[in-house]
Amino acid sequence: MKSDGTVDIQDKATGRARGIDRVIALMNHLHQRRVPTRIADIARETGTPRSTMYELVNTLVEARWLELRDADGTVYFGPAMHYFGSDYLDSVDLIRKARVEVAHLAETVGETAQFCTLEGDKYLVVLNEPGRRMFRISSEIGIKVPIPWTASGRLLVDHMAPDEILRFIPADDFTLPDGRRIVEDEFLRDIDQARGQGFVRTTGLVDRFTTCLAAPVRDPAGRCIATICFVVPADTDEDAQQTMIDTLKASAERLSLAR
Amino acid sequence: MKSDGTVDIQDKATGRARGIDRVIALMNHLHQRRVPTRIADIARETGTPRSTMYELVNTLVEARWLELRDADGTVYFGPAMHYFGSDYLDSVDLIRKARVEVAHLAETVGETAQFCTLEGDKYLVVLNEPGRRMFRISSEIGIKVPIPWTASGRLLVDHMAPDEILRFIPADDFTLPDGRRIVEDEFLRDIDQARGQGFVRTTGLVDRFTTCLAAPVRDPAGRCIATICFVVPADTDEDAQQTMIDTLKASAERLSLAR
DNA sequence: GACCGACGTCCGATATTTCGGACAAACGGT
DNA sequence: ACCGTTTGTCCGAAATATCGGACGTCGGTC
Repeated sequence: MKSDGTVDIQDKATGRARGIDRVIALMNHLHQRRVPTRIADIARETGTPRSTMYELVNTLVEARWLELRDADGTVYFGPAMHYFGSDYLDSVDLIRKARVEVAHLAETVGETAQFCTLEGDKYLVVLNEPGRRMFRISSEIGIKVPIPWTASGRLLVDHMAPDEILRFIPADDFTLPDGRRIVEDEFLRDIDQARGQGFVRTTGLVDRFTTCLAAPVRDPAGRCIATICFVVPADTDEDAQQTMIDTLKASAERLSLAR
Repeated sequence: MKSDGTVDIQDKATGRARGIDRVIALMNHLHQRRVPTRIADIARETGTPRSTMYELVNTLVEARWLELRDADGTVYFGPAMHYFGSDYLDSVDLIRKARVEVAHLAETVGETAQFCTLEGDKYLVVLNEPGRRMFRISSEIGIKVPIPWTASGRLLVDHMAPDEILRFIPADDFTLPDGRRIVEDEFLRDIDQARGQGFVRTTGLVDRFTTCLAAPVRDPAGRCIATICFVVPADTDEDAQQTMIDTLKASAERLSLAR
């Protein structure tokens, strides 16, 4: 049905599909757009017949899976998704514990804190707590990002051999959004260094003026199964960064044991 | 199709239903059970044919809406629900701001903080931050509760006239889970007093040893559209409670203006 | 004021999905 | 080792949900 790697785009085939498949496409579309969208647009962009989409949206609005917004005819996710999502967070032990750590980090340090994992061959933000700064609102929860673009990515693959890593990560993923290319050898060296230091720092990767600090959460076998990290302005002074790194390592350590 | 009040149970009728309706019933069922459940059980309890349920669950697991747990054959919500739910939270202005307040309250005071609203004629916890105590893990996010059972409920209806309130709240909702009955006149007096004081305190309502402190978030017209509250042990000393009340009122005030 | 495009609803036909039941495998109690 | 129960898969039939297209509105543009 779908290649398991990335999110399925859609199926072409006959043109007729089950309602549930159309709904899945609809929700994925909203998640990728990340903005309330008009029904007709969703229909066009997901390849769903207009009449079908109207029908489905009505059903979902009744169930509060979706919400009509603004009276401008757009729809977006509704409260039911939040309820189901909270149930999920509560049901996964490591995530439940990570929430406490991330919230505490963001509150005490005042910078954006995140909890991240791998999904397939992509990096993924699972938890995001904005911290005290007003800008950088974009929480990219649930959005997949190439591994080499991130600090955490350098930790999350550190159990693999170098050639294994290069086979695992799609070649295109070494190209940054602005077109620059990450040299593979440097990437491997970063990983090696990180393993020794117990943390990673990257600056100006996805965003020129942003530094990421990340520490590994490891399972009993020592494999990095997640990371906690801070996202801070690149000009944050070195002493402050060192303190944050220590704080991160302590949190990561607690989560590693808690496992 | 459904009575809008509470969550729809299911439809009887012909026995044949759309996949999407079965999926909605499935998700609601999981949300109410709040525990990973075996597929056959879900099928029986939602009145869905077994073969249909297996088919749908497979589809949903592929989409990561659901997750197979433990290898014991149970399913529960998957990560996709968390992603969609986060998108919802980010998209609603008041909730986004409330998250900051609730997180801050829980972190600094160390007690469980919540953000609550009305949905239909029921009270609903929208945000829940557990605080530092270990017990009382149950976050009841998205679970509907009768208005008279809660402190916040006494604020959320304070824009109505007494007889209006009694018509609005179903008569059965005055009966507590342990069978005791809340006297309607006392309830109305609580509401009146709360309006004057700008907060509510209740003790031993749903739970004998728990006290709730709540403050109102009001829209520009002065109507209470939500509340923030603390859930604390009943034996918390009075000075500490007074401090919490002041803190709550300040947070609630900020949210009222932010609107 | 007439035209054009987008929105939302409605309807009938048919391609498809749901459903029931049958089956093999796994489980568990005696 | 036996047998009753539960799990998960598969299949063909038929009820029906999806789809395409037509229709009435609304709003903006020339």
